[in-house]
Order: sequence, then C-alpha cells, then structure tokens
Amino acid sequence: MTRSIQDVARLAGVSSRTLRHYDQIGLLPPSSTGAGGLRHYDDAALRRLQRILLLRDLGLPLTDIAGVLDEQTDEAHALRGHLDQLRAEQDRLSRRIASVERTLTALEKGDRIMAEDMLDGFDHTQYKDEVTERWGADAYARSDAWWRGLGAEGQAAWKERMRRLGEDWADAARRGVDPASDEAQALAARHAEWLGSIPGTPGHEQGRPPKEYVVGLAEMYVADERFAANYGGVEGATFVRDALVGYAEREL
Amino acid sequence: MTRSIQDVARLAGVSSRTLRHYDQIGLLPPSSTGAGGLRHYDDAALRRLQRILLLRDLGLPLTDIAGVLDEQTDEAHALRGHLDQLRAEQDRLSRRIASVERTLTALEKGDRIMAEDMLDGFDHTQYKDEVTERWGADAYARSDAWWRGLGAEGQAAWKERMRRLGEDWADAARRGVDPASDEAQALAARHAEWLGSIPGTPGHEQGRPPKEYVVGLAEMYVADERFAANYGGVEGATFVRDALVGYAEREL
DNA sequence: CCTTGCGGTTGACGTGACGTCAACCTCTAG
DNA sequence: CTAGAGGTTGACGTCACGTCAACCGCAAGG
Repeated sequence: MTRSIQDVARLAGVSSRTLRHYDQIGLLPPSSTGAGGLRHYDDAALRRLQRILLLRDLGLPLTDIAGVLDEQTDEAHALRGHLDQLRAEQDRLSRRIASVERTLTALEKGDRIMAEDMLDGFDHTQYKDEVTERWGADAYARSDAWWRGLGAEGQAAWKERMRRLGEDWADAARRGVDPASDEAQALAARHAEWLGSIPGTPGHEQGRPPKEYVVGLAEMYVADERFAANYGGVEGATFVRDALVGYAEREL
Repeated sequence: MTRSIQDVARLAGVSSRTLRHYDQIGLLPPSSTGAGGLRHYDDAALRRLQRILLLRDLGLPLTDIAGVLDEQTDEAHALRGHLDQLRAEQDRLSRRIASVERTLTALEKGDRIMAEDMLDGFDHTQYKDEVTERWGADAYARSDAWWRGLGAEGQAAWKERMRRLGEDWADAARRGVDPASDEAQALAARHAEWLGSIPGTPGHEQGRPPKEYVVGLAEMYVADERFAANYGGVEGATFVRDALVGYAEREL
C-alpha cells in the first residue's frame, strides 16, 4: 500500500513542500512515481521519514542525517540509538522545567537566583557534539547487530570489499588520474553498485541509487573529515566526489 | 552586577553572534553599553533571555516572541504559561518515544505497524497554533495577576489610555492623515511613551524604548491581524506603522 | 466536447535565524 | 610600544524550507 504526498504530509505533520525538498536533495526519494510525476510512499519510506524527523528534531542538519542513515543500516540498532537521544532530550527538558520553576519561586519570594541555575538545561552545543560523536563512532565501529548478523565470513568479505574500494580510490587519486577518465568512472560505477547493495538505502529495490542521493553523499565525503579519511584525505575525497558526480550525472 | 557578552553566551549556550542579532532586531538590548560599544547584561536581561530561549525552543519565531514579551508584562504569570508549554512538550516527547518503541518491537517481531502509530507525536503544527492562540488570548484577556495587581482604578485608567490611543490612531487613519504630519507624529510620541511606561520592556529604565524595538513592534502590528484589529484593521495598522517608524527613525 | 476543479508537478525567488569573515577599536600585560 | 584578548560594525553566505507562478493529468458536470 502506498500513500500520496499529502497523506504522508498530514500523517507526519510536515508540509508537502518539505517532502519535495527531501526528495530534491536525495534524502527521501518516493518509493515510486506515477502519472505526471506523482510521488508515492510505501511503509519503508515512512520508516525512513520517522528516523529523519527524529534526527531533525534532535537538531542534526539534513546532510548529517543523510550520512547517519547511510552508515547506520541496521534499523533496529539505529532506533535504539534514537531512543537514547530522546531520553537525553527528556532529561534536558526536565532540567529546563526545573530551572523555570526555580526562577518562578525566586521571583515570587523576591529571592535572588544564580544565573547558572536560571539557564540550566539550555546548553545545546555540548549535546550536539555528543550526537555526532556517537553516530560517528557507531558508524566506524560497526559493532551493531547487523554487523554481527553478517557472520565472520560475511564480515571479512564486506571489509575486504570496502577496503579495496577505498584503496583503489586513494591510489587513483595519488596517481593524478582524471576524474572523467574511464578508470575513475569504473570506480564510480563500483561505488554506486556498492551503495545500491546496502539494504535500507534509497534505490536499493531498483538496484541502483538515485542521482541526487549519490551526489549528496559525494559532497559529504569532502565536507566531513571522518569520511574523507576513508579516501585518502580531503584531496582524495575531492577526486572521489568529482568522479562520482560525473558518473551520477551521466548514468543515474 | 553585569556580565560581558561572552559570559552570557557561555551561560545560555548560544553564540555571541546570536546575542548581537537579538540586540539588532531589538529583541534583547543590553542593559548598558560601555567603552567602544561593549555590551553589558544585568539580571533582568538574563531573565528576558531565559524567556526568549524558552519560547524559541517551543518553535516561535523571534517576532512573535517580541510580541509575547511585549504584551505579557507579568513575568510570573508568563513563566507559569511557559511551564504549561514545556509540560506539553514533554507529553509530545513521551509520545514520540512510545512510537519509536512500537516501531522497534514491531520491527524485531516482524509485525506490521500502522503509520499513524509510527508517526504519533510528530505533528507540530496543531500545537504551534495552540501556542499563539494561548498567548494571543492571554494578551487580549489580560486576566493575569499583573492586571489584577493594578486595582480597579488602575485597570480603568489603563484601559482608557489604551482605548483612547487606539481610537485616535483609527480616527486619524480614517481621515487620511499623513503619517508624517504633526498630528500623526504626536500620536507616535504618545505610543512610544506608553510603550516605555510598561515595566519589563526594553528601554523602560531609560524612559523610552529603543528604535529597533519600536520598529519591530510596528511591523508586527501590520503582520498580525490580532494586533491590527486594535488599530482599525490592516489599513489602520499600516498607517500606525508608517507614523511609528518615521517617529522612531527621527526621535529614538 | 468543453471546462471547471482538485491534486499534484517543476522552477524560481524570498525569508528567518543566524554563521562567517574582514576591518577596526579599546584596554591590559609584558 | 607592541602584541594579544575581547570585543565592535557592516556585509555577505547558508540552511531549510515558504511562497508563488505556471503548468499538467484526470474525473465530474453541463
């Protein structure tokens, strides 16, 4: 069963414009499109939307959300992580409530109150770092259920595939290969195929990721040092991005 | 005791740029400024900041926040209102947590889950209306402690002052008076004086509100029908704005 | 057969709340 | 007297959409 864009918008309490935006940046492509380009969303898309809104409400930028959803392929484990964040948010909310109550009683009794107490629970920056750190660490460690579910040989194969892809990218970058060359484009094709093989990513059913999704990720590889490290630093990541963008532009 | 801009920024967990922004739009002027334009904030400013952050976290735009803080002059009553909102936010958060837990167990047991359950607690629009409605109603009703604290004759005087000001504005607007004329400017002066007389508003200590604050409020009078109604509808409010802006530009 | 309306579509531009950066000022310490 | 810390004021950039115009496909009604 699939739903129209307005249905989804009403269900999630966002505007249809927002959903179109998420499609445009490749964050949430509709599961299918009908006559006249009408967008249709299935249950998997709704689950993805749930996670997007969860992370958005926690204050993550949309590009980071794309990264998290890309790296965190085990939905159950990811949701447990979200639960932690939500409970932390509840803590902060309680502290804000307590601080307001302190201000209130102080105001009514004419007491003076310390500024630290008054503004307790507001500092949001520390927490934000914590979020990205958690997700980054999680993505790197891959110590989650999905990873264990792969089994020993599955893990080895996955590692090997990823390692070789990264190595080939870094190697080509070092040799100064042209991003538009056949060699680089072949690497880009491998990379796209790899992305498409990950369950839960957009385009997984069609066997290949949508153009905007690949472009968005490629941009993130250069923007985020954590990912750039996989491809030989920022210069390497830049090379990867140029090749991937060219490939996506032509083939996807 | 006053604090530097960086101190306040650290305490509240916002950037100094944000505080400068709030000054620029007249939302939170520093309580005093020293050599070289250095901003200093006292305890009253910190309390105002607390309320600003409270309302900001609840999703209100800064212009609306200015309106709320302008109309809601009784801090204690306002804080009780904020507490209600924060508790409502806690409710929504709990619902989001519950919905994530439902999704999680359904995912692990392989059940299907209804989209309504999955996205419960996300709809933010309904709530937003509720907030502005509440504050609007509050501002209109003026049935709060501050109001009662005025006493019967104080209330009558206040009502009369406000009513005459509004009537004179509406009357001048109907007669097609030029906003730049002496008559309109005299009305603007009365209006500014009235604003400055309200305890808790910026500039109250200096006896006259800062220019940006008046300009921001004037813009809100035309933007918000609730306030425009006080001044003879949108046309009336437009006239009021033009006169006020001209006055603020020259005199404040 | 035409048209009216509904529910979408794609650009393109606007906006709110800041981030970021350059150039400059003022005071303190070495 | 010079360097550095901690500010200041523009001015421009950015992110996540809002808003608006112009258009399209399809069902119903005259």
